[in-house]
Amino acid sequence: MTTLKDLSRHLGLSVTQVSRALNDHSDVSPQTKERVQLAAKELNYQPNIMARRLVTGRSGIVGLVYPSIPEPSDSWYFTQFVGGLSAHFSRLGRQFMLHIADQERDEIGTYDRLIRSRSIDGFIVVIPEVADARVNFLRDNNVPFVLHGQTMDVPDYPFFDIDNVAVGYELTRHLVQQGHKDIAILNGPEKASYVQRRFVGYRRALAEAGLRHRPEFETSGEMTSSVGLLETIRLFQMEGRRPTGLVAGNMRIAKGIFEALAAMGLSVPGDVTVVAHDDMLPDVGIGNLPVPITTTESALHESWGPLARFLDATLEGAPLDQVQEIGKHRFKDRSTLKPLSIDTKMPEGRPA
Amino acid sequence: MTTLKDLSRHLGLSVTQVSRALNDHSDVSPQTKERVQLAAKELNYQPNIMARRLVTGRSGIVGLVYPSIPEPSDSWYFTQFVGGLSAHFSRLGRQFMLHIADQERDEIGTYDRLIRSRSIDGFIVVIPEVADARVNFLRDNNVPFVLHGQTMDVPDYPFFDIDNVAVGYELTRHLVQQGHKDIAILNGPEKASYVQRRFVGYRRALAEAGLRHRPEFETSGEMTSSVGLLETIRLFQMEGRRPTGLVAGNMRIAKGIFEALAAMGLSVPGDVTVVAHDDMLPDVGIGNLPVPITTTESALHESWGPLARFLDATLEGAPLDQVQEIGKHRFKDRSTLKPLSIDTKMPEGRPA
DNA sequence: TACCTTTACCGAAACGTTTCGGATCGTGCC
DNA sequence: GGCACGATCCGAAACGTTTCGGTAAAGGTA
Repeated sequence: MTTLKDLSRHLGLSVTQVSRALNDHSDVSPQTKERVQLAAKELNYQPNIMARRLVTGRSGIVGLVYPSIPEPSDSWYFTQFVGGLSAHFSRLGRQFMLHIADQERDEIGTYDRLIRSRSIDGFIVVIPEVADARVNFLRDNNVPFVLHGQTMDVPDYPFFDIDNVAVGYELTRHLVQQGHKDIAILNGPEKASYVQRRFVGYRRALAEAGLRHRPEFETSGEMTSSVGLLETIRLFQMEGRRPTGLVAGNMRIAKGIFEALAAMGLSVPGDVTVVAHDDMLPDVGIGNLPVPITTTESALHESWGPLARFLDATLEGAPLDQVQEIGKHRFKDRSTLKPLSIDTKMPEGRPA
Repeated sequence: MTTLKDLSRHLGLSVTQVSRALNDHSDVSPQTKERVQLAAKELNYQPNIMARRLVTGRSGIVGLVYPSIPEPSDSWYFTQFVGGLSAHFSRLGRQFMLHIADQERDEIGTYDRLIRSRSIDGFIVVIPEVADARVNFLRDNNVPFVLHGQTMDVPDYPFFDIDNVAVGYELTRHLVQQGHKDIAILNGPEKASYVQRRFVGYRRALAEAGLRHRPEFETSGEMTSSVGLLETIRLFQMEGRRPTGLVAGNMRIAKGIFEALAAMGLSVPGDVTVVAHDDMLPDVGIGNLPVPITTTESALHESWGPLARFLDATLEGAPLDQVQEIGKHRFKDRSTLKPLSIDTKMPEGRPA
């Protein structure tokens, strides 16, 4: 294995100059730089990362801690973000370490060990909770990180998010404008920050229209079609008024809603109007629903690029305003579309 | 951050002794060991991994190179192995690095860079091809690795695999024993080693029964239900004899087969008998088929533990015979089961 | 007493890089 | 001629650990 010393001998230069030449420092002549680069390529020189890390005190590695072995139902999401982030970091010349926390140890403990052994320069943190312990811990310890989403307070850290208040607001307002008075929302996990933000938007749209806010019309749960199905049935079997408009947290929930409504003999959009947020995950899309519905649309896979870039930039010392962004989402009004007569179900794989 | 030097000052010992005490070397007295351990805990000492790695020349990191961003259809498999491996390595105290190769650079080049920058001590290699370039490269360069599967030649490297020849053989023989003369096999990607091994078993069972081997009854392709569907239709629209028994490479292909047969108005097991290998992935199981079928069964998620252990052991210098294993699979004869009258389709997520 | 072995310890080198502080040399300016 | 200055370069220290070779004291043996 060639080292800097080998190169310096071979070139008749000092180790110092070779190092500076390779790192493109200012006080080395252009000719020397070129000579060195050439020799480095010729001798197939690869810097010993460990040595570099020891002296710079940084590992070059970024990481993500996932709390447990992913549930099968999280498979799409997990593949998306692990694949996406890993690929983007490879492209940026960084190494991406995935750490699945032991169920034994607590998650914060895992962060703590990774930080104190100096294995990881910075983290990607996903699915923030309303008051997120990881965010607080990393911030308190001055560890660089980028959040996919935001906590509920003013974000004083790098993040990439979409405007989830607007998502809740726009979907609800669309139902209001169609004349619905009783609108329920089937949201995601209660603790998740994006869920609470969508609740905020939902309530704002109701208040703006002078409609009464009924807490029992707000539901939370896993983002699966089975939960969507069960919650829909619960909503329609409750005492009191029944909703005529439903806001679904994602397309899986929407799918469950459709199954429940079909089972109860209710038609869409005759009896009930359904709207949803669409993350554009590949498992359930508009084409998998029996009727097209109005959605807010924002591809999850468009987050990984910004997240990787922001973490990289943060580690390079970029100021905060360059590493915070609210991504755009699109509002897709499909309220005038008629249901298609043919089955547009997609096969789950790419065709041969 | 406390260092060895801090500890040695604090204890009135040399850095050498402190290091040896913490690493449980022989020439340090039990009392001193205890004192040192205690002080280390008290001062919250964490060894600087980079320094250790620099001097030992090893990174402690194991890695896996995936050729591209995973296709949505590979999502289950990808989640399984990334989640499983990562969790197992965390438990073994090793760090797991996922590297998704840029489409630009070739895969071998990625391995080369990772090795020469000494970032990674050993690799997990998945989905080996018949003559696998990665295996040859790693072996030639004396880089520790463990293969999930085997190449076609005698394996002189650590691996964990199931007996895919037996899988092909047992499934085919089962059809033979039921009296089928025309048996086709819908297998996975042609280059994959496990696919060729199953072909071998298939041919062996045919030969043993004195049945003619028809090359046109062997098909290869992606392991998706759409490919299963298309290939089945192709098989039944060919000139010449039609198969009455079908061996499916996995449960997705089996699902596609069922769709095709239903579309062609053929009944199972009346007109055609279907058998399959079941990796026990969570997306398609026996319950998702209209009729129970006979399978060879072997849970993919049981591979990650052995693979992680074997790589760890290999890095610790274990001899070859301790890091090679053919996992057990089970033969599930369901040929006498009647189809269930109720729909046993499972929801895709865990219930709330 | 003289010698050897065992036990417990230590100093210093080594790993390969970055970087601090300084050295050298030619050039232009007064 | 003297001086300052920019452009290049270099030696040596530093990062924190492991490990090689050696040493001193204690104990055993002849």
